[in-house]
Amino acid sequence: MISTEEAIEELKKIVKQKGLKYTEQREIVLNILIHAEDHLTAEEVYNEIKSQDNNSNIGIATVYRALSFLEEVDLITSINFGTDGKKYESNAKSHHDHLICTECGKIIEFLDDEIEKRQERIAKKNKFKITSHSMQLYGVCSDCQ
Amino acid sequence: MISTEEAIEELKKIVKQKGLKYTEQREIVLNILIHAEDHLTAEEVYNEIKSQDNNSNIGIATVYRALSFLEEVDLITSINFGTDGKKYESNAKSHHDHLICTECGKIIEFLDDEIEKRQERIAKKNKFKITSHSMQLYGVCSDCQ
DNA sequence: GTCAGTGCAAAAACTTTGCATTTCG
DNA sequence: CGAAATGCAAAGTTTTTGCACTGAC
Repeated sequence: MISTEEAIEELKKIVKQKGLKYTEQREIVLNILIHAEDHLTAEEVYNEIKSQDNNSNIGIATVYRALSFLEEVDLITSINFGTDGKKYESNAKSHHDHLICTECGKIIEFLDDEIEKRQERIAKKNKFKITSHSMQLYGVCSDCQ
Repeated sequence: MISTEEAIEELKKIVKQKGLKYTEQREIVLNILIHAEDHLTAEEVYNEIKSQDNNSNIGIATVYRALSFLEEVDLITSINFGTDGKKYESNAKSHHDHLICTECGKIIEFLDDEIEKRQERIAKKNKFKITSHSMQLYGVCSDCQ
């Protein structure tokens, strides 16, 4: 779990390192994902920006470009939760996996150290450098059985 | 691991149960996914059909509809990542999880018994009755590092 | 001042839908 | 025959790109 300030600092550092430019738009996109309750699509990020600041004239293309950039530098991650398309989340959050009830939609977050360890081991064995992972267990919760 | 014939039988059964119709197109799509080495996009399935039978006049829309249908009845599964869009695989394969290279899109399948066991345990602890699960590890493969 | 980044609009890519026609049961 | 599914083309969506302009360094 990283604070907003730390994530923003990290972004500044990366941008500088690459000889690129720091822009408000990238910060806004990152900031929205850090504070989002949920995983957001590009369009949801765009709408969120518009709803936070009616006068913003940010373009959807900039949102897409910012998301691609932020994912490339590993500050955010995209995953897919099913049929909703690509969704993004900030990496500056404590990691967790999901138990999802297919009846009522309830989501329970959990973390299992042993699984995390074994994932690392599997990655190493396959010479993968893991950037993130996602795991969903689908089933029926106690209330719905 | 289920044989092609069993999967086709299963499809016939489901279709009958639902009072729907058995069509060659759905069978072709399912068959292609069963024999595919890789995970395929809708377009790749379409191209594969065309390349197997030049005279086929199947439409891309039918492929999309067949894929949605097969996923709905749980004969195939889709996963989505990176820039390649949604990819499908047959469920008539032994269960496995995925290591996905975010650079080149390569997918490595793996299975870890210990993880499977712990997933069961977590489900039990939360009084969930698991129906399925999916796990993806995202990272950079040895070729792309 | 330079050049990466932006906004806009247009293009490309991807997916779904409407409808006449065909096919399964 | 009647309903479901198909093929095609057209319409929607989503994402990327070209280009002139702006702003960070």
